[in-house]
Amino acid sequence: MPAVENGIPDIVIGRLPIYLRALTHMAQEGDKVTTSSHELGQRLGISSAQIRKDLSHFGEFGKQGTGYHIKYLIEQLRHILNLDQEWSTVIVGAGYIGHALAHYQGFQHRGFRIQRIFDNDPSVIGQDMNGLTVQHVDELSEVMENEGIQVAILAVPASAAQDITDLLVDAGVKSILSYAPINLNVPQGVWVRYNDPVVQMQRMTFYLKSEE
Amino acid sequence: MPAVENGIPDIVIGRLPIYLRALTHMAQEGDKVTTSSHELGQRLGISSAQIRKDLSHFGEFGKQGTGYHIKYLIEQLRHILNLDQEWSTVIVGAGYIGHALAHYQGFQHRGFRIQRIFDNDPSVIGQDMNGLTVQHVDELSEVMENEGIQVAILAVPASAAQDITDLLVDAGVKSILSYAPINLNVPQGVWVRYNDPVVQMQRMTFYLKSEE
DNA sequence: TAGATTGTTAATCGATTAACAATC
DNA sequence: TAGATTGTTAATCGATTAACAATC
Repeated sequence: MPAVENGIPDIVIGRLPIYLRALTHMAQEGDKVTTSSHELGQRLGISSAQIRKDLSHFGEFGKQGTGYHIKYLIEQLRHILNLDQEWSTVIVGAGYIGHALAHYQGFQHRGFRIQRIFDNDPSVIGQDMNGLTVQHVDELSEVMENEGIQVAILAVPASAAQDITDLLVDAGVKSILSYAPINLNVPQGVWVRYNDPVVQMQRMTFYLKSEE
Repeated sequence: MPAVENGIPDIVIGRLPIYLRALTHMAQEGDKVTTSSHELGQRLGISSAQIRKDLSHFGEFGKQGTGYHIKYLIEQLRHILNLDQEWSTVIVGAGYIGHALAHYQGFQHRGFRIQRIFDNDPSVIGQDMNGLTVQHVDELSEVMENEGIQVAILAVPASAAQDITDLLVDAGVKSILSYAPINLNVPQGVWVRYNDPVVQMQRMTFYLKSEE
């Protein structure tokens, strides 16, 4: 994953969504039309040089003396990240996490549309979740292939995660966000990222001192 | 956050929970007593040299020729990460995400115990969530200080996130995992990490090609 | 114009890897 | 013993930062 595709470091790609998010907030605040690398960096705790360097991988988006036109830069970042389309996305697993994801408003306008949700528990199949009907995971492969869906969110127990991953990969999924606290094996060309809250929290406790 | 405390790079700290998780899985599989940096690296897609180097910041935990005793290394990592205690944790926000977190089993045995959950919506206050009663956010400061809680999970809308953060910081919280898609300002000595699924997904779409 | 800020280069800094002596 | 694997050093590689000419 430090892999360099297009010659652009993955760590740079990783910062672009952060820039995009902050710029979107700026645009919503609506109190200015342009910003500078310095201002953006201040918000994010990133040096202005790094922001300019990162952007320079993709072109020239600013004006000397003025900075960046916020809306224009948003547009450009969305284009770079392939977000000027909506990615149909499936959720696998309709437990508490799947349920929360199905109701999450944050996908809208950020490039993703939750299209389907699957589970294998007969007691939840057929249930409505925010307008989607929970489908049996047996239908997954067929649906995915028919609809050409490339993005999936995995919200199943760790014990099922690898099997479902294999299923997804077979069905043509190219990018998986996994909530299962386990490392997944996928072939080259398939991207996985992990969302394990405990890993994040454990990373912080190192710096804490017990006061008790 | 690239800050070097104790002289140990934060990026190294960030990998320790990943090692810990994989080792715990190995221990659960129970088919062997020791592992090697090579085997662990294979599982995680990390070089064996990096694993050995990372561990060497903290001491010598292996034996030449044999590798690492899995349970012993788990114990040591837990100690390094301050996980040989349970951190009392509060959840702020009892919406879909807070609800899912309250029911998440993954905190157990990994260093955290969800102790309280707060919201400001009268219609959810008093509700039971997996054994916890949702409390009004007005009680937050007093409870936190009385109980000396240092760890919080933020699951409120972006619009409320900074205000609640200020409240938490005032009440002595030192580490926050935020689900709000917004950058938070905190004073030095307070740690924040973010869990925005969309940011993770946007990072992957860069590598995708639309097939439609 | 003067001030501000970009994009870029070169220097610095830090992280990863390769290699190997030590040794179980 | 021979084979395996550690911990560590030095070399390599890559990322960040400082500085500044260009220019809006």
